[in-house]
Amino acid sequence: MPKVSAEHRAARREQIVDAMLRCVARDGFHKTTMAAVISESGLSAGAVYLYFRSKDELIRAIAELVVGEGLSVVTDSSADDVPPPHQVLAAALERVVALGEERGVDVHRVALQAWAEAARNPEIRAIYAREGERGRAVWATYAEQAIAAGHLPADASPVRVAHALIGLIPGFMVQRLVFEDLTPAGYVAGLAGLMGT
Amino acid sequence: MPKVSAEHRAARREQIVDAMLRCVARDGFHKTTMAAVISESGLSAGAVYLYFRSKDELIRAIAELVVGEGLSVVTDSSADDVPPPHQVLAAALERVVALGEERGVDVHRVALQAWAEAARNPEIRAIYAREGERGRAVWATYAEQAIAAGHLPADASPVRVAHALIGLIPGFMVQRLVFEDLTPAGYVAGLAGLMGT
DNA sequence: TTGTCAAGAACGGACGTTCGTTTTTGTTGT
DNA sequence: ACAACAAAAACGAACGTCCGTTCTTGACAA
Repeated sequence: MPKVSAEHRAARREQIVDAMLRCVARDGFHKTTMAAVISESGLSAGAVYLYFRSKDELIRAIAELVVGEGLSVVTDSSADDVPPPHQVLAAALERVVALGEERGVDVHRVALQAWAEAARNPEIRAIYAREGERGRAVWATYAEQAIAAGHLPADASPVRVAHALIGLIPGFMVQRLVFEDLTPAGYVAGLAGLMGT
Repeated sequence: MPKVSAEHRAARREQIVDAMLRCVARDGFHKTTMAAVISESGLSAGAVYLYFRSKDELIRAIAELVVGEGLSVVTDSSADDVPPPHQVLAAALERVVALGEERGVDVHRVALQAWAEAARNPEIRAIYAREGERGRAVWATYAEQAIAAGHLPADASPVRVAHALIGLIPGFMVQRLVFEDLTPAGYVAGLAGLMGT
């Protein structure tokens, strides 16, 4: 017999996840202490451990959240008509920036931490392998449509084009770290330049 | 008056750095313990601390090594004549792979850790800001030459093209984590497809 | 009361670093 | 050439701190 409503539980979880997101954006996964998450969330140690069994479980939650939002960025982009690749990429990058602003955290910093974690944690890497496969499929489908629409040469390989387009996304986020003046618009203009306008 | 030769000292430092590289590729910076570096290097704790004042100093050393090699990848690529962008990128990526094989570590994994560290450590980020500026200059210079050579449209912005090309490099490394079948050749074929062969 | 939630002090273990000691190496005096 | 010495290098056990987790206690709703 639950004392609190399911919504209350969900709100608490989100409260903790949000706190963790802020901490990770600032300090990375392994320099984030549970004490920091606890104080940032405004809860107590006991309460946090009531909703997440361990720090590792929290890390998993963040990693899944990031990959989930990262993919929604993609699926929304290749919806109705078939815009040229640089426009689709622009939409995806704008979405990333917007997601960060509405949550109040630098998503690209969290994403960087999540990729690094995927590199050393097989469990996280498995999540990314699964979702990465989905992402590749989505982008390859778009590439096929773009070829059919005449945006790309007929002999281009959809999967390979997909890899190149996908690659431009982390490429943007990594550079964003260092080149603060880099905007989605400027970046995709570079792609447009490569493609001959 | 030094008791051992300068070469001996350099060899010892490299011994420690190599051990740290292996540890970081496996565990990341903050899950790598000094005990692991110590045992992997075959030295003692005291000896390691004779060559590096702290773990942070070792992290700095790795970060600088990675960014240094990352940049040599670039500078060598845009040397004599002016090959098309996908060829230059291919050379850069092959170089990354080769560097990893000759050192016996997955450089792309270390690079991922280094970027994540740059995201949370201002000192490391400053290194990457400095070297990133150099990289941007090098690639922009190449882009100018590529425009002059007719590989790219005359109205393309060299700096923006540079950002897109640079971005493809981390994009490759991140995807390499998850798509093990991804090769430099296949990846740049995607770029070639985007550019219309 | 009874069962759930929250609080936060306390615990146990791990990790970075230090430091006293031993070993190696180069130098000096004969 | 050889031995004695000093200084640097290497060793590794010990220390103190920090951090993830647990557990006891109290509050509150049913």
